[in-house]
Amino acid sequence: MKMEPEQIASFHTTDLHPLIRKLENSGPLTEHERDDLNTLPLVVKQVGARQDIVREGDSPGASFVLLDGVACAFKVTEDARRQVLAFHIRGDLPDLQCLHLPRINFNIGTITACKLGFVPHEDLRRLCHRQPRIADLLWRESLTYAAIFREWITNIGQRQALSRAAHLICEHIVRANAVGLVEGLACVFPMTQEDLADAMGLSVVHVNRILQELRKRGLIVLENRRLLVPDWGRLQEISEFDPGYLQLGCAGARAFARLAR
Amino acid sequence: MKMEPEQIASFHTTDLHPLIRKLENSGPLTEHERDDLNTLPLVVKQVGARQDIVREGDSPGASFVLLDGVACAFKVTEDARRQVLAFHIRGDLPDLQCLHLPRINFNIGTITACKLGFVPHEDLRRLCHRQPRIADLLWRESLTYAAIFREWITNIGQRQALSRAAHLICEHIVRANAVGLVEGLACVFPMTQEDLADAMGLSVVHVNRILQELRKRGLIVLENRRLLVPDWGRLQEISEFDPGYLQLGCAGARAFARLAR
DNA sequence: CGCACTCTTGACCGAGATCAACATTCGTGG
DNA sequence: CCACGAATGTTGATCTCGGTCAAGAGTGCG
Repeated sequence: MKMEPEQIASFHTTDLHPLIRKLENSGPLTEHERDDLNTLPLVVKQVGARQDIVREGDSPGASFVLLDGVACAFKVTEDARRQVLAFHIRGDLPDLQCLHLPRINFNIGTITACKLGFVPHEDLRRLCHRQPRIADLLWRESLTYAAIFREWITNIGQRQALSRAAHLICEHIVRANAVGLVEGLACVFPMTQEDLADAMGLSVVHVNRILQELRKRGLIVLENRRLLVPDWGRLQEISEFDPGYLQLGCAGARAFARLAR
Repeated sequence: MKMEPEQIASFHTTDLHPLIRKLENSGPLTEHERDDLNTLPLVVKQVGARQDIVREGDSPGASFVLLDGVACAFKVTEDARRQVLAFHIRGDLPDLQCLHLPRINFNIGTITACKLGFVPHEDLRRLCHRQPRIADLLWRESLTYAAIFREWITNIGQRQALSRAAHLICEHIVRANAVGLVEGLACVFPMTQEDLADAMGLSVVHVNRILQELRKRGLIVLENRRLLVPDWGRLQEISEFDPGYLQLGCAGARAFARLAR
């Protein structure tokens, strides 16, 4: 990863470091912690749609914050089947894990064009040792991902297709809402039916039929890569969605539920 | 890190805190770190088979090391279907996550009788702030669980029943081997077919048939709650099992593969 | 304008679910 | 130590959810 000084400098003068915004979602930071976070170098990089960011087996020297766009993590089995493990949106740290695990064992690719902010592991590790509370917050972040993975296991293992799709949609819109991407019960939803199929362990054809069913029941409006949820209550009900696992606190589903009324 | 036989033997001396043994699997600790770990209080507790240890919604004040026995983490859906999320063996820290997440959102129950060693969060958190490298190792531990969850998503989402079962078995025996629970290619395997079904998102009946198929092909011997793997190569092949995600280093599958030859 | 990607629809198929017995093992109290 | 009831494992019959295949319809982009 190359460090371009002008990008780093320009960033400092204007905005807050994106990690500050991220970590303050779980609680306020001290002035000292914020200052220290602001010293972290950040290299911004644009990536086009449908590009790989990280490949299985890589050992990157920096992790990235997703600043804009939608990406996904996935694995590919030997017989070339793809399992999508997570959809990532603004504020996510999709490869935070490689801060402590030597090799990454999944792929990360973009769905839309994305803006990424890379932070070198060296700096991040030093910061974590200086500021144990920041380490705790990042640790907490990776625990939250683990909780999401557990939820996906349950979703794929136990729920039938309709609830499974509804659950995926609920999770996405609540997470999008938490980072300000939802307006009027709607958000950008650029995943193709193939992406959704690979995320849910279903075939594309079946996903198509399930989405039509959800549309017919008036639970979702999905067109032009935009998702609208006209009836949050019923969607949540058939999906058995319980937002606790997302660890969003007051930015969470209660916030979304309030909107939906 | 080298795992000389005599080193392994020394880890088993009784006066060491079990967390020392656990963390030294990823690399040696300094004398100071070991001493500090040894100051951690440890409350040992016995639990019978098929008992709950932690329930969804709990906020325990201590996390535990599984000192002996087999346990599992699971979720229960609204329609009372159970998804097993992980099988836990000696050395595992099944609820480490609640060190940083306020509520636990899954259940942990025993399969066999278990011996647990509880460590209060307060002490653990203070230790992590004093010894950032120990924090890193525990963090790494939770990242490893996340990697296992990702593997399970892929297993359940993409593989068909036979490979899925084979994969589960491969993972178990390699993990068991890493903590010295495998002898002569065999280990204790106390999970019922119902446990396995709930772990793989299959019905009990189908699991039964799949296990018979694996037996018929000479890939496993499974009787009296014991598992033997007569043909590691072929089992690994049909399961597409690649042990990298377990982060076991030289205690990992290469060790097991060596045994199997 | 044309090609590639995405979505949609229909026909058919099959892996795995469900239901229902029955067999075997195990734990427990008498 | 045995008996008996509850788990657990096994087998067969039948059904169904979701997969596969194939073809066509939009849609968007170079």
